[in-house]
Amino acid sequence: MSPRQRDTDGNAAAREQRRAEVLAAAAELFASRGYAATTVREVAEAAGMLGGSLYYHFDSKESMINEILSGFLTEMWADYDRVTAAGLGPAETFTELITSSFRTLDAHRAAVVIYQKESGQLGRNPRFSYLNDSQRKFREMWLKVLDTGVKDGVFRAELDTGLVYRFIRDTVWLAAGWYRHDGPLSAEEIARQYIAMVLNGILA
Amino acid sequence: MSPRQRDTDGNAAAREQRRAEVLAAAAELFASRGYAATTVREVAEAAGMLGGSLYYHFDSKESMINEILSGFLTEMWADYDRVTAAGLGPAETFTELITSSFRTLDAHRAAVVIYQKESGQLGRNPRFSYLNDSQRKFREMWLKVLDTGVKDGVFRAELDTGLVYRFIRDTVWLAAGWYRHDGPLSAEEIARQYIAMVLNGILA
Amino acid sequence: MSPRQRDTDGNAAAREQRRAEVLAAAAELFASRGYAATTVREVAEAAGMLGGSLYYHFDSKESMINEILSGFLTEMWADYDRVTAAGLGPAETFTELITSSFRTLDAHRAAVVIYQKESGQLGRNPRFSYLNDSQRKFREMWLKVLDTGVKDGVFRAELDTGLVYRFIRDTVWLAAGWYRHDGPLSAEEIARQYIAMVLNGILA
Amino acid sequence: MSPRQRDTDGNAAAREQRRAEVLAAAAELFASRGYAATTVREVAEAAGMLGGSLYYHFDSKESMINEILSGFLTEMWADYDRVTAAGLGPAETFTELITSSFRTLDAHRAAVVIYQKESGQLGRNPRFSYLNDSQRKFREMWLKVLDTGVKDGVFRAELDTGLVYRFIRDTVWLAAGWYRHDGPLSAEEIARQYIAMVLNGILA
DNA sequence: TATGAATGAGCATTCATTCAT
DNA sequence: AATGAATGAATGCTCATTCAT
Repeated sequence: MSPRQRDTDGNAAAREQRRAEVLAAAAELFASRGYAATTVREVAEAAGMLGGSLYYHFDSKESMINEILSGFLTEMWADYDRVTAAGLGPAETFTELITSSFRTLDAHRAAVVIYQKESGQLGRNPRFSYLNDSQRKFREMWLKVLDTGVKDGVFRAELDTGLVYRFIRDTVWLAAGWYRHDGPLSAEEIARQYIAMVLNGILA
Repeated sequence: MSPRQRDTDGNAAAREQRRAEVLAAAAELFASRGYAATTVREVAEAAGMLGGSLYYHFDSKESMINEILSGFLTEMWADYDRVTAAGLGPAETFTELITSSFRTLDAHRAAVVIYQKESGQLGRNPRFSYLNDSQRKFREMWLKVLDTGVKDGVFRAELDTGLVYRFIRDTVWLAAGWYRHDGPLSAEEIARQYIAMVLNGILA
Repeated sequence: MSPRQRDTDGNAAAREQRRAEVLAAAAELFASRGYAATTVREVAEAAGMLGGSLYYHFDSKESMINEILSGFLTEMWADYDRVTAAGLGPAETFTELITSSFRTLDAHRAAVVIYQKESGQLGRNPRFSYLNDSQRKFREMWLKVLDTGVKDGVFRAELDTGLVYRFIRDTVWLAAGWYRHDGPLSAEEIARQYIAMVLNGILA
Repeated sequence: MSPRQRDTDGNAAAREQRRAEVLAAAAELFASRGYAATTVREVAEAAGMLGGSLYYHFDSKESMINEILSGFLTEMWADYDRVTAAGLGPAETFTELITSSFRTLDAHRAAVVIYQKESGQLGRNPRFSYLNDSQRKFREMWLKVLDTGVKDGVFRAELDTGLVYRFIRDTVWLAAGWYRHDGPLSAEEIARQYIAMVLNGILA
């Protein structure tokens, strides 16, 4: 590796890190104030620069939230896919998917909040159609687990699986609103309680 | 009643109705696009008038959302208070409160969505401090039900009631996101399924 | 005079009086808040009607101030013309013109305030060119008095009559800002003090 | 001084100058059209920019007039205070205060016009309470001079000093309406004539 | 005569974005 | 990399004016 090359790498790495810092600041603000209510100047200030400077790193405000959300979804699905590929039974899969969700929440709290708050609005924008795709895939994943569970007699027969799916979809991320990585309850503990509550409610 | 009087009443009623129409249009838009992202011109157009005309009926955009939310909360609490005053046991109170919530949701779908989406942001504004008061009262109401249930041995002893409260708080309104008055599932049916799922999860 | 005719007259008189009431209310508001800062609704409310009703009596807000100012100027000039036609000497004419001014101020306080505050702005509007004409005539009137006085040796020879004219023009109406018809100082008394002060200052 | 430092200074100075240019343009327009009747777009255009750009330099239209007026009053009072602290007799103090006023007028013509036109309206706004304070201080200053002069027998005994004060208050700035720095009459010359006229009128 | 709902142009202000430095 | 002055479209809101009743 030539010095020239090493230098370029150093710059590229520094640049990448600055981007990450800005993105983290943006995610925190988008999560707490909402995307529309957050100004790019606020993001810039939180990242220690001026408004105009942001545009050296990012094309637009939209690019920032796009990067935040797509990064989060990529990791989330990597984890979900690992679970569903494991060939477990319905109850175990249920448990593992919920646990995976809380693991993701722990690693991407701000992104989860943004995802929850802004998905509906952003999904109408073609650029963010992957949000709708993700929703669809999420629905298929859960319906498969739930329907299999009902068919196998593991879950209660009279269950409206469409309703249960919606219930899970709407509740699984809700802890993001108040969860703190260094709070009194660990993500695992919350997952355990969630599972105890909901799984008991649907088991045959 | 003199004709003069009847005339006055007719005008007052017509005016009140126009206000209600505008408010309904505003609620629908605030719910689907978010308060900040909805322009007063959009509200006006939905109500069949021009932007400036809105201000004949309302002081400000803020006044509109204020009227929407305070009206909704007033009705919601009238219903909740009726339930808690009935002196039922924990499980029955649980059931009735959930049922009441879905009844409210049925009558005020848009307001519920707005309440959920915008409470956090609006609550920082002194004018909307009643939103925080409502949250507090909601918390006390549920903790009382849950703690009593645990003490009486009706609910599982190992329940973290603070966590369950948060879960209920965040969950009870979520159906607002997809519920339709004229949809396949009635509010009562959804409430029933919801109760079956969660109540089973927490019963001893 | 037929009853029909009398009736019409009665209506016409009532109508004229309502106009006068509105105009008085408008003058008071224009004087205290400024023409631009006064809304037609405020004028209407002060006259005991609603905004739209004003337009039964007047074409526009501009028409109101026009009527206020032209009425005032007509009376003012009738009085001034009487003085200058009397053939008095410079000092007596000076005294009488000042006295006339304060008499006018007493009768048209609000109009005087408006005239002072708004002339400059309104004068640019062709509709109000008579304001500029009045200014010009006022200037000629005073320069004639002052120049004659200097020529006759009644006023100090080194007087810059252009400057004195401007001084009088700018000061003669100033009491309008604080004068009250029922205040401790009568218009005559104020005129006397004004004359004592300024006439002493310019007499030879 | 390092290049870095010099550069910073240069930017700060350039920025300060741009602000001053905008402020001068605003003052000229506020003076000639009135504060309320002047739009920020007009100010911006006069300063060679677009409406929105003004807000890079100033918080609001109100901030602009605030800066104009408070700057003017600060300088005015520095000059007045110097005069009153000199311990001169009533007639000399009178002369010096009038001269100071015309000096101020020469330096701040537009601000003086604005002060005169808008003080009454703005004074009701708490942010501009200093305008009322200034009025009060001005009154006390002049009454002290006049009352002392009457007591010492320098001014005429029958003088209504309250009336004379009002006259001076309303009069001293009136030349602002027509004074031009490059006009035929210098500020000193106008002050001299003004003093000759009014001082002669009040001397014993 | 008067009402009151509605109009629509105009206003101060905000903010994502650009660009010369 | 970052600055900071400027842009310009869009926003909430005001207000003189209109008009059917």
